[in-house]
Amino acid sequence: MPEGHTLRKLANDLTSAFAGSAVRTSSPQGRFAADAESIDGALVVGADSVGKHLFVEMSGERFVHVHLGLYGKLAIHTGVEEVPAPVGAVRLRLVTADAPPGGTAYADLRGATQCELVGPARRDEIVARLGPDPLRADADPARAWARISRSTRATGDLLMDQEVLAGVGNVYRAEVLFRHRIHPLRPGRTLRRGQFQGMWDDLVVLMADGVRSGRIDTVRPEHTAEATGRARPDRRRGEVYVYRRTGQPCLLCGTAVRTDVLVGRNLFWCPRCQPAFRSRAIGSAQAERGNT
DNA sequence: GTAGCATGGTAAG
DNA sequence: TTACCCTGCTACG
Repeated sequence: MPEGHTLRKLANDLTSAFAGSAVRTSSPQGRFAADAESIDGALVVGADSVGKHLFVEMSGERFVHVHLGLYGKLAIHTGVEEVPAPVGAVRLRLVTADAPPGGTAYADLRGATQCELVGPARRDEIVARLGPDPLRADADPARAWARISRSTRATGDLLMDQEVLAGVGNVYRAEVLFRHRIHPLRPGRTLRRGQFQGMWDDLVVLMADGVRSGRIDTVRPEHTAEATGRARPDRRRGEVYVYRRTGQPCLLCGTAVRTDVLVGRNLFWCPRCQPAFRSRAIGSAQAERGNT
């Protein structure tokens, strides 16, 4: 589930498993072969994520820049006695060079949209294109608000624009809009600052939870299946209000959850809890913010 | 068994 | 707008 929380967790786990160790690098699939060879034997300094981008820093100011895309995976294994033969299209494999006290660690990258070796300047360029990331302590939500509050684009579109907000994907988008009762098509400029701030603060908490649990749970304690006695179809997956629940009853009001496509991605919302924004109210929302 | 879709983003057309 | 990365799950037969 590669939204921002997944990448942050991977960065944390990579750092735990590899920081300070020399690694053997290879590209069994071949597409990263030349770059893998050029960093073979290097020391892993650490890993970090910004939005959905992952950077593994190697000694000599070299960074492996990874973007998992829709279905990329990075599997990290620690404390293994023997490293198995690669299965499937492994773009990049990292293996600790000299077995540390905890045993050998290895990581396999598959299906990623992007895996490239970059320098600090290129890394900074990539990061500079991204909006504030709710998972980063240094994030400045005012940067996102400056864009959103001036935009006629739909709030649902803006929330997933990585230049506006980094790390939010389709699940967090649908869920945070529901939790704040905002219709996904509502124009960004009609939001009140407090509404944006409420969503931002919520994302900070929800996504940090996601890093800990490794999944997306957004249902408030009082609305969970456990609290309400509802049956839960799939308890391996996180509990959500509207994401991929088309036609099913809203957990709050029972109205059928709706879906539509916006900029090529699926939207999910409850038409009753997230009523369509009436243009009549635009004037008052702007007046409230002191806009002209 | 297998077709189709999905938590994403880029580049080509 | 479409192809692509080429995984992994689900729905369907």
